Amino acid sequence: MKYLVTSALPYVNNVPHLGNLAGSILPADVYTRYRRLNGDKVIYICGTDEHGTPITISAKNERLSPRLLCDKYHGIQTDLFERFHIKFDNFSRTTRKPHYELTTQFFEKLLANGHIIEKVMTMPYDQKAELFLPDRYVEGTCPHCGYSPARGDQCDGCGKLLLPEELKNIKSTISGETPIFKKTTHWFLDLPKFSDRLKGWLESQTHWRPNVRNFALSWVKHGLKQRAITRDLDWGVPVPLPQAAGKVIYVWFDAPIGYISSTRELYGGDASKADEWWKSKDTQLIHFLGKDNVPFHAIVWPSMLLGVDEGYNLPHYIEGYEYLKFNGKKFSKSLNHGIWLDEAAALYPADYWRYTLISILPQTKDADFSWQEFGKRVNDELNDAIGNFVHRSLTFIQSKFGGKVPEPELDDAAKEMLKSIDATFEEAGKLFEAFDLKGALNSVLRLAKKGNQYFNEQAPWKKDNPTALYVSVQLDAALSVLLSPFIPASSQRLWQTLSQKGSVSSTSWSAPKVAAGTNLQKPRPLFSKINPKEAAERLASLRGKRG
RNA sequence: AGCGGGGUGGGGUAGCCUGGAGUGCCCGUCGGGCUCAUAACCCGAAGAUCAGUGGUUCAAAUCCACUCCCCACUACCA
Repeated sequence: MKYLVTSALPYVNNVPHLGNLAGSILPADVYTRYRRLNGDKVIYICGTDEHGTPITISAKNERLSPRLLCDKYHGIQTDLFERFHIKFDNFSRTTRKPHYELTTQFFEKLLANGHIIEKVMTMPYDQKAELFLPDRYVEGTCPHCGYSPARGDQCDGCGKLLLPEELKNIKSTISGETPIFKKTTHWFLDLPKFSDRLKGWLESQTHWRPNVRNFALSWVKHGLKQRAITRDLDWGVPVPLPQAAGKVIYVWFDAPIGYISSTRELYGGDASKADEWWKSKDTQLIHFLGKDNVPFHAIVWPSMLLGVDEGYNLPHYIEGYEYLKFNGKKFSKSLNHGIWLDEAAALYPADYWRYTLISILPQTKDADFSWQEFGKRVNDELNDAIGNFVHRSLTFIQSKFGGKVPEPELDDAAKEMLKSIDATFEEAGKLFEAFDLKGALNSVLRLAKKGNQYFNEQAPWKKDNPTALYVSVQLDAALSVLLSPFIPASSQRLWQTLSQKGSVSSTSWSAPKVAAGTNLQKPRPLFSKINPKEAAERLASLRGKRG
């Protein structure tokens, strides 16, 4: 079995925040690293999502062309993900030519197969900004409850669904002008046609989490609607029809196609090589994404894949994470509420963030990031339980055994401990297979705790006990491998301290052996404690410096 | 309003699909131990009407119905 892993393409009009990292990119990276260690064939595909109205608006605000804005943030994001040790097999962009070509082909094929329908609709138009306005970009007074500002699609006051033309005192949120209503032609994906096939397919995906599967099923059961896949914009993939001048394909349509075009790019444009992942029956297609993206990946995207009828695999698994909040509230760029990746990278090592984000991963419900929580995870778990076990065993060998792994005489307690190592590889592996990354990390943490227990029981400082130290070194090495999907940089440091050759990431998912007689390197603490209070202050001063 | 998810000792989280003693894990609190280690580590204890009500069952955190509360989504933000 081969594994094609994707994470939702990050949108390129901003610096990503911790939630963006935790919500798909990091877990996909951790999962992929596990797969690789386990000896599986796997690739991790991603890229930046560079179309849509917000890009054009951000570009205006920053006085850049959309292309230059995308260049800028694609560069920033590429750099940031590297700093967090995210290892993509390919990180592409949806503005590259092959992506345009493939998106055009998808559109033409769906049209030829009768899945795309042309319709005339009326939309608000901002004359000053010269822009058709998506519903969310108009606001006014709710005709039902008088609440203001109500958005163009729904009133936040009474919760009623609205149409933009129902709003009183309607305004464009871009220019503040009153929009006029104009007719415009658009193309719709005929989703209702796929209802039966989607329903059957979704019902058979019993291995999915209920939040993903039930949510998608409820859409199908309530009746799918035809969905507009074009926009009146000049930024995007042009609609390949003579009567569609000035119209582009909707960013939500082209973004997932980016998974395929990015895979082709990995193979230098060789489509048949990419198809070995996309069309071969022994590949599992696995999407990591945030819950807001579930309908798109579970309904629209599979319909597109079915509709082109070219033998593409449907997703095997869709991991839809809930949201990460900061101090109990949503991340918000406009309120500057949250932590952005450039700030996080400047404050603490990537591994501290990676460890904490996985340990609070919102797998079944929203999770909250706070400095308190960060402190607990880094100090109590990463530093005290894991780091301290490694450090106490390694310094002991330095001071009492001259830095040389001693020859053991395996007694029952030692054998038991070695068995626990094997059991942890097995248990964590199973949890990875079930996409329970948080559980896998937890089982590794428990092994470190067992190590501390063992060390205390053996009390090698009381009597000569080379066996206990031999076993502890085996544990250290096991931890290095077990932790490497989560905290690759620290794992590698530990690996080298144990005088092991090469990269820990290219070993295998099984207990490594450090031979008796091996000369170990001088240990330095793997981690250090952080002070939650000071962390908040350091963030504030960082922001102060930048103005 | 509708749809989806969630409510489990003080905090967090797993268990629920496939019912079997309130079981596990991380933290906190209290008491004890250890002194190799970054004031780290280990042991023990206290602490819960499993949101509520009703039902099914020999048996319910788990299945069913209703109610309350939290989060998100609702198709033209991406």
